[in-house]
Amino acid sequence: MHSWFNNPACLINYCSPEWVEIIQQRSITHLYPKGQYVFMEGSLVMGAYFILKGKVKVISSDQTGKEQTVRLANEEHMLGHTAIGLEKYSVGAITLEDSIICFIENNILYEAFMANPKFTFEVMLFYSRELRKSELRTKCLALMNNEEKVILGLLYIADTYNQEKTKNQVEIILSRQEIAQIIGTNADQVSRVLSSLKKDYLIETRERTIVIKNINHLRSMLNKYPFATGC
Amino acid sequence: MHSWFNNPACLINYCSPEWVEIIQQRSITHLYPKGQYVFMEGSLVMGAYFILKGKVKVISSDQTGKEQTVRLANEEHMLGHTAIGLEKYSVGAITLEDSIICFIENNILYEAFMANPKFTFEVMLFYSRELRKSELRTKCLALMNNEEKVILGLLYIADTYNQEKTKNQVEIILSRQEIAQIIGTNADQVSRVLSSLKKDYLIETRERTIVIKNINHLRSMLNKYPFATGC
DNA sequence: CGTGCTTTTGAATAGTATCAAGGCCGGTGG
DNA sequence: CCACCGGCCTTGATACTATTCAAAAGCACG
Repeated sequence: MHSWFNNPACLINYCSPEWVEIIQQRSITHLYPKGQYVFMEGSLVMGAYFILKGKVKVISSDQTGKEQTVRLANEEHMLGHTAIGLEKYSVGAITLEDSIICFIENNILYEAFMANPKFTFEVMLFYSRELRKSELRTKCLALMNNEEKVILGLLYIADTYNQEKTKNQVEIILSRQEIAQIIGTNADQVSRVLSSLKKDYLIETRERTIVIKNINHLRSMLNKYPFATGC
Repeated sequence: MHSWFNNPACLINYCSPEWVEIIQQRSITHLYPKGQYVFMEGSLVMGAYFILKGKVKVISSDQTGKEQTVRLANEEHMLGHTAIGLEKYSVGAITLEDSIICFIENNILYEAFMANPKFTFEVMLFYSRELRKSELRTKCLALMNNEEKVILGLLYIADTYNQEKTKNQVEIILSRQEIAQIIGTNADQVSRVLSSLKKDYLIETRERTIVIKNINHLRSMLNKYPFATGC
């Protein structure tokens, strides 16, 4: 198996070696600086994006401009894919740090799908995982109170963006408002809950960086919701 | 293209005629009476289900037994698919009316995927649509107040289960509690909102059947959320 | 004609969102 | 070097919304 731009987790690696070659030649890879749009809500769908390196948030805004983050994406993800078969993107994507992202046009992607059943199958599995996560998230947000939501959000961020999954201590660099948009509340509420967690010595805040001291203890605070694992 | 058990919308029809034949021979089709489990949360994953006829709700319950409906499924849907690659179902499925459902074992399904790229592709598109809908739902439920959520729920039910999409009047047979579980609140709140809508002559209730008199007017009440269409 | 379930509605309670003021920090320019 | 500015964070007070509980009415069923 080829390793696409040194990212073995990239789904494109499920294509045959010849097709990996074809896609490498016929795709466009860009460096997107932190905070930049990869694609915007409402713009025309031309293809799909594969994250080779970096972190991205998938957002959706209402008329008043209020943003809701519907998903966090890392190196194992593809983007813009929920729009396949649609004319316009129903969501937008913004980088959370400098990211290298590969763009593939729809017709090339379609040819690759038809020629590589395993690739298509793995993309389908990726979808199914994301759908399950999304459904569980919907359920969690419906049942939880604010404190529980914030904890869920911290765990979600840590799970998506923490390299060393076994560590009990994790740093989070998102702002209060970005966290609020993930869990569907506002920055004030997040701040309150974080203050409360600080009093219990479960987290520390150092210059806007949130340090989770004991991630396992946070997890145990949600064990009323056994399904929350993997949201 | 073959028509699988007189359901042209069934995704299996994207397989080659030979494979439709193979699947028909090697799958199991059952009639599930109303209110019966198709599969239960936590049970072992053996394969996937295709709805040939009927309506199903996909649910997920917490420790206290409180149920949350994560998705409504009709004749165009497959079920149990979000569990592909997992050991146990993260959700359960219950019929909302008498339904004919076809079960296909994992290994046969996998063979079919490898042999029929178009089938795999269409299943992938199905996933992508459901994921987009799920993400939009998450966003809606995060931003809306109770009245708006109830309206969204009514429209969601109407869109999923109403045959004649062009009609302005739709009947809904679900109970208050079932509606509440779809939008993440309780039966009391649904009842309040329905009473309020009745006062405005937007709906009628006849023996527990909710009759939407003017679905377009209900839609317009959510046009603060343009993305709500297709939740 | 009861019995049990769902629906409806009011009142009390709990929880959440909003607003506003002040603090902290980094960056900019005098 | 210091004063100022703007952004983000924190926290209290307040208003609002949603949840819960309870009671009564309506309907379905045997």
